[in-house]
Amino acid sequence: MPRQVREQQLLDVAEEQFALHGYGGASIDAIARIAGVSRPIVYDHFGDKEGVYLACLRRARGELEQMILAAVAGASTAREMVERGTDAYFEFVERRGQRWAVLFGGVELAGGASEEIAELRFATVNRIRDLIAAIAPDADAVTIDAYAHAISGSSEQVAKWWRANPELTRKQVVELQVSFAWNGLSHLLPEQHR
Amino acid sequence: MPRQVREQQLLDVAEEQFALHGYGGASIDAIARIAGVSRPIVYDHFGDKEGVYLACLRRARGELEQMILAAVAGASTAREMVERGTDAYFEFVERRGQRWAVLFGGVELAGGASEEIAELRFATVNRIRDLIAAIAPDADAVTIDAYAHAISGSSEQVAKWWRANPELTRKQVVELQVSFAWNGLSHLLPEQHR
DNA sequence: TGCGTAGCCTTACTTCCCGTAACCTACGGG
DNA sequence: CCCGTAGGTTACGGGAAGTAAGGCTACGCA
Repeated sequence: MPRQVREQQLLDVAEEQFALHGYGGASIDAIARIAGVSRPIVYDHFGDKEGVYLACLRRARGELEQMILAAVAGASTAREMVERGTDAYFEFVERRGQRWAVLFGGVELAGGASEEIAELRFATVNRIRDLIAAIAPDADAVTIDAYAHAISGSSEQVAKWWRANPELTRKQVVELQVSFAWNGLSHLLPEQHR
Repeated sequence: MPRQVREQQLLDVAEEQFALHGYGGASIDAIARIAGVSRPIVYDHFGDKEGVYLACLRRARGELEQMILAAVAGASTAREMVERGTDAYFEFVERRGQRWAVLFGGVELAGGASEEIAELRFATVNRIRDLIAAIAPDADAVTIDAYAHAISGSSEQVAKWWRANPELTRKQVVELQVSFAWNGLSHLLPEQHR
């Protein structure tokens, strides 16, 4: 089998294995066996296990990037840009769920305890949801849920950004996050709370 | 050494090892050796490696939860609640960076390729930043950066939430995410774009 | 005071999987 | 006909997870 074809085939198999079993749980042996070859072939193509994973990530990243850029290109207003870009992102999530999961889905631990791990990580969301529900009694449950996740996710990512830019003070970072989250949230709130 | 003391000591060591080397890179042997015991002690306390990791997560989660709830308890307005809760979160990030990293920081791959992995995961942020910069030319770079991360993080988390609730349509999810992100973003924009 | 028992700990073993070395086979060109 | 290259295999070494069996110490209890 020609090298490039083999490579794509191996990436397909590897992507599925990473999505199913996580990084640690996926074995090079299984990837090779499913692809119908022996292990050294995989090492020959990608160097080592991290190389396999990186190759999956690069392919997924390229496809996502392309979809978003193509969608945004046709926009004429800022609002439309946000709408189209967001739609493209979620189209990728919908149509390439497995690929998205490898890119973002915390593929590290897919073992038996993965649901407890997810629960521990997302427990903040439940608190946020309770708080939103308390101050926005008229909003429907699904919206509150979505907003709670959005706020939690933005905090997490901003925290990662802060740790990569430690010269910023906590006060600065908190103000940025609060202003973003508050504005995002505000249209849910009844007048007297805005 | 009494069981409970040993347990906390092992968790301290394990937390550091997970933060430094990632889940796969941390070895039970190293954790045990640094703690001054042999491996079966660790297994006796936590069952298996996932058990060690889960115990770290539970402890970190408990502390974060407590800090946020304590901070929010004293708030009298919705706005103050958001401010205090956010500040408590980032205080945890600041003072317990290692603990936060184990909880949220993608502890899976801390090997040599970790910075490329991070870059591939966060590449969306750069696109978002460019788009924001194009429509909000007066905003300063740090703010744009923070908002780009916030939007990216919220999308990611909302996508995870969608995958856990697949009965929602893509249209619904996109509308929720757009409304949140747009409102969060809008006060950066010049009048003609709002 | 002597004995059993429970808690804390260790050595030694098995198994699994990553990564590598050495070798094999088919095939096209000089 | 020979040879080099591409695609592939078997076989090995090493490191780490998880387990089995047993040792040491201290303490309660007759």
